[in-house]
Amino acid sequence: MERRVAEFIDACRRQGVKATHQRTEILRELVATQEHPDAETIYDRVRQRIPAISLDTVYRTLRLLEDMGVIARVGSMHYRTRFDANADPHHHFVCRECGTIIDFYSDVLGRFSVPREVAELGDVDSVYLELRGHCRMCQSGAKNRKMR
Amino acid sequence: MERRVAEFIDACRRQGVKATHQRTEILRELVATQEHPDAETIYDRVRQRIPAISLDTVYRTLRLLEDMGVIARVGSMHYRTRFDANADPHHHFVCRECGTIIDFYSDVLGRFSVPREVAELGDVDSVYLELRGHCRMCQSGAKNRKMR
DNA sequence: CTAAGTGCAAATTTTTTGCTTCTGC
DNA sequence: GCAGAAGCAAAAAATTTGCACTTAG
Repeated sequence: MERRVAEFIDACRRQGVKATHQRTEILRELVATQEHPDAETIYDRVRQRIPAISLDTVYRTLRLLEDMGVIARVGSMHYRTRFDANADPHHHFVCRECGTIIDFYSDVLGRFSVPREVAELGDVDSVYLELRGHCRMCQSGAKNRKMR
Repeated sequence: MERRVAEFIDACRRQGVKATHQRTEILRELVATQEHPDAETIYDRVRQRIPAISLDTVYRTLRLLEDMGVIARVGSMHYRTRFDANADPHHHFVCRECGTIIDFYSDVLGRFSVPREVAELGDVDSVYLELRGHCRMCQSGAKNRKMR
């Protein structure tokens, strides 16, 4: 735990970013739990120790920590909900740059056997797989509208 | 395309749901594209043919179609953004009922080789894998707060 | 004919931003 | 001391809801 905080303070120094009380406490809160909380939950908890902290500081800090690679955001890459006429099980390739989503089929699904450690957590009824990268269009420098 | 619409109308009949003009047009729009559009995009397109349609009808219809299993929502299962202190590559098990997210490691990542058809789409730099199901707690009927 | 669905406007929910004051380095 | 950060309030963005009117079956 304190190792993570120390590493963060170090990274701040290197990157010329301020390691404020708020930031270290937010990180502490996240490191302290296994729960994958949302911003509001972190806010509620940190507020017990820093009553004057504001929710937007929590949002800003989470984004900073994410950008620094200290924490991660759980979930898929798009903000707005997007829909697929294809309701059959399949996977997606998502371009980080233009947001294009492309369906693909693969036997990963069928071949995939749930690891024992996961089987102990619960019953798995479906698998969501998203490959992320850059599509050919974006690689070739084509300027397509960002579909985000 | 028309097969999909016919199937939908049929499903409506069976389920006692009205197959309205708005609904069939929204479905047509989604079936017609490979783009995985968001609600607003579908709204803009359908509006060209049904100028008086409202955005909330689009949202309601998309939810209906999803519930009927006619279309699918792309992305992970949670609405609010959730954060993970663990920034190393790993996977998640998500309980459909209580929303609990549990980290796990598996060699799926390392072993995973991008299918040729995907390699042609672009360069993949990361893999997001989410297993969905029901956790032990929820299976045993324990009432835990929905973390959503 | 009547329950279900639509449109409208307004509300909610989640996240972001502009600006002033404050503080780590 | 000063650039970067926090707090506040307000806005923005995405999605949902209440209600009166309309329409599919």
